[in-house]
Amino acid sequence: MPAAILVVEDEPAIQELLALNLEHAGHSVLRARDAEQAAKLVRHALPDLILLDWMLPGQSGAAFARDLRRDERTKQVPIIMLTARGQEQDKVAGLDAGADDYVTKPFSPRELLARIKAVLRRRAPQRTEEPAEVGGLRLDPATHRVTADSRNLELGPTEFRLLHFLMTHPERVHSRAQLLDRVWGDHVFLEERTVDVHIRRLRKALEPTGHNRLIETVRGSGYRLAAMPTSEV
Amino acid sequence: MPAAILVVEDEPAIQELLALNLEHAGHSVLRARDAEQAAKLVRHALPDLILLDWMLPGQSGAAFARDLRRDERTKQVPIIMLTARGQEQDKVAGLDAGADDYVTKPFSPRELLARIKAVLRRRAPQRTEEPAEVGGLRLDPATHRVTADSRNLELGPTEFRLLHFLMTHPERVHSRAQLLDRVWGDHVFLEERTVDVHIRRLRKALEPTGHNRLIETVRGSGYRLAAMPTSEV
DNA sequence: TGATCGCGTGACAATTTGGTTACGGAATCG
DNA sequence: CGATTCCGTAACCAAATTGTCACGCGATCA
Repeated sequence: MPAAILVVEDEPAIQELLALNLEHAGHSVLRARDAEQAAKLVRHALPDLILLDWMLPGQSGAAFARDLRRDERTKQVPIIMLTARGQEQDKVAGLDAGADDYVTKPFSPRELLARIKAVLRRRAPQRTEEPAEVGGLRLDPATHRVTADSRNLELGPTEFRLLHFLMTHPERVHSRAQLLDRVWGDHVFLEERTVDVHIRRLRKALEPTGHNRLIETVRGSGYRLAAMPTSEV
Repeated sequence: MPAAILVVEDEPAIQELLALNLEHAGHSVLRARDAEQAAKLVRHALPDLILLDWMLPGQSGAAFARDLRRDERTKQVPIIMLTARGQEQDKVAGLDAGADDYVTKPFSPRELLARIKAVLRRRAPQRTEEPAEVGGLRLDPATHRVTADSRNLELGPTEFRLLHFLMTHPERVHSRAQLLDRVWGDHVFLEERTVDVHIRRLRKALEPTGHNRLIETVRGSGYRLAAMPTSEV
């Protein structure tokens, strides 16, 4: 599983070594030389994982880690600390500061990659999301099931995500651009009409349950999931 | 979370130090001076975790770890290795041999306890020895038997554990990565497709009993064991 | 009223994803 | 040790999914 990894390391040679190893394993790498640079990058785009040198010029790695943990948006990003060999207190302090793991320098590429993989996996299932319920519909992320009056619906992955988003933000008009951002991810470049097609597919899937009319079109603006469908006439 | 921890360490002073720390943290401690003693203890009663010195008289810690990983019953018991400071290859070899983590001597009690806690937390919910029953299926960990309507199923070790995990976590979608973690152990590095093949083998084994369709594919997400198979559309 | 615009709809080709089989190697069993 | 089972991976195939388009219809507006 390729991931976006931010490497925060002031020593150019080590940074390069890290980047090479990570890229060779298929990850994409962002680099920063100090906490300040790193903070800027993080603000711009959340990485999947941060490799953080303990000894940094300026703000220390530990302080930076603490900052990250304090910020609501970066709270969840796993951190692996790089410490000098045998700095025992550092390790403890690092774990205290919120690091998920640490690797000692000089590091073995294999171990580094192993730990990265382990941390990423451990993080993955942590989002325990609650089932959503709107109208007669029920969607459970954990079981990945959608039921309408005890009837089971079959949805493709995208339709599932789309419906999930709508159900967690009901009664509100979402533009096509917003939906592309929130459901597909803000890095994709797709035609806005694509949304129409998926809305159509969703409606079609809902149809046999009688819960169509749930997704309403707001002409000129976008779509909305109505908790209580507008009665006709 | 008090746990039963087996400490394998030949140096009496260190063993004592470890035991004191662990007991002070509420764990119960079993002690062994070498691999042979340890093997005997493990056979008698499975510990929740093994603290294993790398340098042991007689059989080395690495060899012992490998043995543990080979044995079906001890395969899942997490191992934390104790290595001398700075023995970098040892660490890698230890992880290869199946260790879940390592701690370098001299160790900080705080770090040790933190790592133990982390490893235990990762492993926690999979410790049931109760027979599981889902659909018409029954799986008994004690007798290592799987029966479907009084028909007996022949499963390989991996398929058995896979089915066991699914049956103890039914209705929930598990990604391939999650399954690798929970069924194989998070120290292994396998292709995700491997899961597919084992799922296939499981389904095949289930087939003659009529209890196929029990394991459902959730496209784009993973697999799920359905308590009540989805009625056809 | 004619021109546009917005959206529903069905079709399509390309891409993903999962199912299935085959195979070599390791481990296990007689 | 031979035979056999078990396992992980690669390769190939079938099916599902996806993003786009073209077409048509009703609404909107000048």
